[in-house]
Amino acid sequence: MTAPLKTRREKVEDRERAILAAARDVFIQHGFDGARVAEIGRRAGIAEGTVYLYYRTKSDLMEGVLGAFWADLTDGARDVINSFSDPGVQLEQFAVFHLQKLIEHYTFLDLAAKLRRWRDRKPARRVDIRRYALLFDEIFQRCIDQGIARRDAPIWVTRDLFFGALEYSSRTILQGEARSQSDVTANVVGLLIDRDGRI
Amino acid sequence: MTAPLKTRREKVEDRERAILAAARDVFIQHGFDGARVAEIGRRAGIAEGTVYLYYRTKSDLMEGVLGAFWADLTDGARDVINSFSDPGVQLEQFAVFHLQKLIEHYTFLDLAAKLRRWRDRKPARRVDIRRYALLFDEIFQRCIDQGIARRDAPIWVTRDLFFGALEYSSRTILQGEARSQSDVTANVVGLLIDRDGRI
Amino acid sequence: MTAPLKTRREKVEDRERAILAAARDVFIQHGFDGARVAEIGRRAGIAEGTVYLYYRTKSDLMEGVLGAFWADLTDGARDVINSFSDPGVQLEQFAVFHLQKLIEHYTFLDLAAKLRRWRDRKPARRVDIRRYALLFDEIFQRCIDQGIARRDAPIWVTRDLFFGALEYSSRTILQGEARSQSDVTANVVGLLIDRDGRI
Amino acid sequence: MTAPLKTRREKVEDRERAILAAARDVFIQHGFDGARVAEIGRRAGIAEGTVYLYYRTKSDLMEGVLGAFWADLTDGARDVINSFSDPGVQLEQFAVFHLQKLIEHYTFLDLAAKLRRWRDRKPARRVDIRRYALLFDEIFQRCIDQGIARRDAPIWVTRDLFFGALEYSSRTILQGEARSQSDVTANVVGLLIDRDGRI
DNA sequence: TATGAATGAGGGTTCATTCAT
DNA sequence: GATGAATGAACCCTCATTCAT
Repeated sequence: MTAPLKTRREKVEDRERAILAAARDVFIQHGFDGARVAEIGRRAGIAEGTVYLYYRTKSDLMEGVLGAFWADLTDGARDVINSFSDPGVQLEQFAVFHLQKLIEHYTFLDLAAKLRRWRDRKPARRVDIRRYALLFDEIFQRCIDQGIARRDAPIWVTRDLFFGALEYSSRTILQGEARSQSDVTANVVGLLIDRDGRI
Repeated sequence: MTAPLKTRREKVEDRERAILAAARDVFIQHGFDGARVAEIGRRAGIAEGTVYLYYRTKSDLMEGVLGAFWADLTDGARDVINSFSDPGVQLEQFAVFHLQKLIEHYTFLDLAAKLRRWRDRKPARRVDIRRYALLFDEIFQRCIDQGIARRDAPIWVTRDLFFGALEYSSRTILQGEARSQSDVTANVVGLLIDRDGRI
Repeated sequence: MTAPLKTRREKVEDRERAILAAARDVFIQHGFDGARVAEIGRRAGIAEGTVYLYYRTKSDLMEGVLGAFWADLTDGARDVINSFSDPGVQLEQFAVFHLQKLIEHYTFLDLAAKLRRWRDRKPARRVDIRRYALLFDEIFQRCIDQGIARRDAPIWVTRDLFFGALEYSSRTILQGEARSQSDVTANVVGLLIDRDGRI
Repeated sequence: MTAPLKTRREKVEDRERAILAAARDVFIQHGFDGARVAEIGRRAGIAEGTVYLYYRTKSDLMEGVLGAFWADLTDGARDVINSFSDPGVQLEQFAVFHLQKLIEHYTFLDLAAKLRRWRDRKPARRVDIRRYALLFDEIFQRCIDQGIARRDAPIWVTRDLFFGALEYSSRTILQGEARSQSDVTANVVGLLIDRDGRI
């Protein structure tokens, strides 16, 4: 007797991942209301009814997708940040990462934001977003400690500027305006910190 | 025979306006998919079927609402801007106006943005938004001419920062974070221009 | 201009009757849970969705059917009773009528009884049934007044006997046991009143 | 090697009983359509799929429940009857037993009756019911033999009266009308036999 | 032109039954 | 045999759109 190639637990986890991936794709493509559970099942390679063994409702499924998305995003960002030690570089690379994800997943991020307002969501999900946003605060605090941060605005303004400008830029880029991503990040970061004296 | 109080044309225009107003309210309240044409008709004081005499489909109706919305917004902004002559003040007042409208109509603006991507929109509507965005460019150009604008970034970055930061801030404000609107506008505008030498 | 063959009101009433008739048939044939609204619509000659213009839910539709059924039954019984003046004959004819209806509509009557217990019905419907049952009391009271009624049991026992025996008999008849309806009614009525001294 | 505490056969029988008991409870509580096989399995302490090793379909399971129910009922009634020797008392105690069971299991008895008509039942089950009904005939025959039975109606009318009145009464009692069970049985039995001369 | 009753396609969800382990 | 995850058909209800009046 050889061990099975996949344990039962692994298969369940694979399937859950497949459902989440399929759901994310379909939600992105059609929005929440436009998404059909049947298509999610089909893309995940399972029967429609099986989806409901993993998530009680379409809304719960959306919750799951959001949770996984923010968790992945935070992990990815942390990896990027940890690859560098200089806070200024970290900020720039975080901007690059964030802009890239915004462009890749704009519809989805937007959709997520929408749901927070339309539906009667439990605010549980907010925690994921805040955890991600805190990455900025961590880096920027180190910039402040090293004296390279602009000091003429409270950190929350800086944070809003950072995320807001990147988000808005991602939208103009997606709308086809020729504009390089590196131009955007360089300029945005340039407004927030002054690395000249250092690097 | 006296002249009718309202010409036929006027009545039609009144009705069109009523439909657009009702539709905007309902779209804001329930989103595009959640909006029901019957409710729009009811709020406009007409029969459900009559809506279809003015707009071929629900989507067309949304188009109409968007067009009217951006036109109104542009008119309103222009009024505000024209009330002042100093470009720095104009910029600040424009920021105040924009943030206010974002907060008032966030759902709708968001919805509008969403539709541009989800549906098979003709890009006709883009023009409305661009016309609004150009208001910023006009003001900011005058700031540059008066030497009060920051020069270390191209205007498109400044524009993205301006709209992006305001939009992001409106979202955090709407999410209940205590933050005054005037704080936000002052800080955002302060990052873009330097009025100290002047005013 | 000639008057239309059917006024709008008449058409609506016709349609409502058609829906009720179709619904009753389908409920009888398949039970409440087994009944499909689509089939009800089809049998009524209308679209499935149209049913919902007349009744908010399948349950409401059942309510309507029950109400109409008991109303019809009461009217029919009263007609029969009014055709005779002698209370003894009235009782017998009422028994004949009731047994006949039980046999004709057994499934439905049973179904109706079922719903009263399973569902969280408002007891509003009870009123219809009681109104029908009171017909017995009226007649039997006249029998008592004329001295032909058995007096050794309170009227509620007599009523239970009357309806209970007829219902049980209808069931055995429906199950194919050879037994004439007139035998049943004669015997049941014979146990309750004594017409010998009179007729 | 000691003998197992339970033979395989015994375990199977235990399980079958558990399934039937669970199924009966669930059918009573929710009706046939409303009953869920999963819940039956859960209440029986076995997996959902295991139910299908014992009964091919949900309908078959209902058949089994009915068979067991009528068998139990007949056994219980016979026990009661055998506790007395006087036929009049036997009849009264049988009435008491039957009314009690009707009240206890009304929904289920009704459900059973319903199924006989709705579904495409084989009439196999009829035999159980008839066996139970024959208990009445046995007792009543002895009443006749002892000269205490009313003779003015054939036995099948008496039987219909007996069961019909009790059933109808059980329904009125269940509907909350104040009426004691002993009142009902005394009156019903009093109409069928005349024990005065004897007891 | 205006109406609103009628249409019917569409979709989330349930659950009896099957089947791989 | 026992399990319980997987299946997918079935159905109530909604609502954008049409059309007879």
